[in-house]
Amino acid sequence: MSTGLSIGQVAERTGLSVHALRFYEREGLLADPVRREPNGRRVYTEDDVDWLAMCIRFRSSGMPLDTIRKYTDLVRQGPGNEQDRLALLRSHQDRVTAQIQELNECLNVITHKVDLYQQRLAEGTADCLWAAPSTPTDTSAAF
Amino acid sequence: MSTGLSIGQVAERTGLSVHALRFYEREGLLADPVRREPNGRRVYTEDDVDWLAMCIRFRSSGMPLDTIRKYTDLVRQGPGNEQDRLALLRSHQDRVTAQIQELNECLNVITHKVDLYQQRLAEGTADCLWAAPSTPTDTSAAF
DNA sequence: GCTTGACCTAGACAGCGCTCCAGCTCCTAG
DNA sequence: CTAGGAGCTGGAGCGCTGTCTAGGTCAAGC
Repeated sequence: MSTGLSIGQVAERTGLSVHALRFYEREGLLADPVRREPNGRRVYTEDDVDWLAMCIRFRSSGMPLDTIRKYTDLVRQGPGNEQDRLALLRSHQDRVTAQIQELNECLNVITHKVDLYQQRLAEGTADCLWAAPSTPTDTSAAF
Repeated sequence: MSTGLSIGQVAERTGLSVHALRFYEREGLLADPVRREPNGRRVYTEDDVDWLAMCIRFRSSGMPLDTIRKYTDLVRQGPGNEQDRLALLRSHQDRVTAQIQELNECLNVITHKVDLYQQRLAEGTADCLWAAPSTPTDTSAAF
């Protein structure tokens, strides 16, 4: 077990700002209350960092802080509510899966447009100066 | 060429609210200005709907309205700036790709946790009443 | 003793993307 | 004639997620 970490160190490790760290704590996103030095300064443990890393994962996959707090509450309550935790995780899992699919569809559209423009630029090699292409080969919806 | 569409019809087709449609217009996200009936009501074309569908794809893949507006401006300016459009699309493409990857990583983490909980619940079949597992097999960071 | 820098709190503010409201005009049906 | 419904405008408000400010404490170093 290493020495405790200051808020600055945790900010550096997690990539969160010190502001955000305090904010997260106020919002009840930390599994157990952060210890304090006698002078009131926060002392984080490695576990806190791990927990925060997980929160960041949740956040960056679109889980609202509110839901993270709910999960945190469940964990804080201790064993006995595994079903609830599982349900929460599963529903997030579904959302993320759906989101990935959605993004893939978007990516296809975008890639298609990118290809079109590349093609177009490749044809009109010199800065693309024609006025009106005789054959509007662009079958894609909109430009 | 079909008849024009009312804002309500477009809302229905695109899934955007009429509020959002007016908002998008104010924000300059439409390639060409929406025609109006003599009484001031908006008349949309199929092209508008197509364009909006594209905007929705952009949005739902995380492109800020501001960037969509920039792209719209480029298109509105007509031919000659294909490089710029391409650059914009490419950089968005990159972001989406990165986002998908990020989400996949998150999904892995979540799936791992889901599996853990499922396992745990499967073991302690009857409502999971043990107090302390002798072997803390949970090597994952945090609960 | 003084400065510097990290930290503390409570609370105001910001950016984004809508969403809704008030108060109005039209058109159509009954 | 009236009511209902769709549309119009300008502007206020909101939910989320921070970010920043103001005003202060504390410890170390010159």
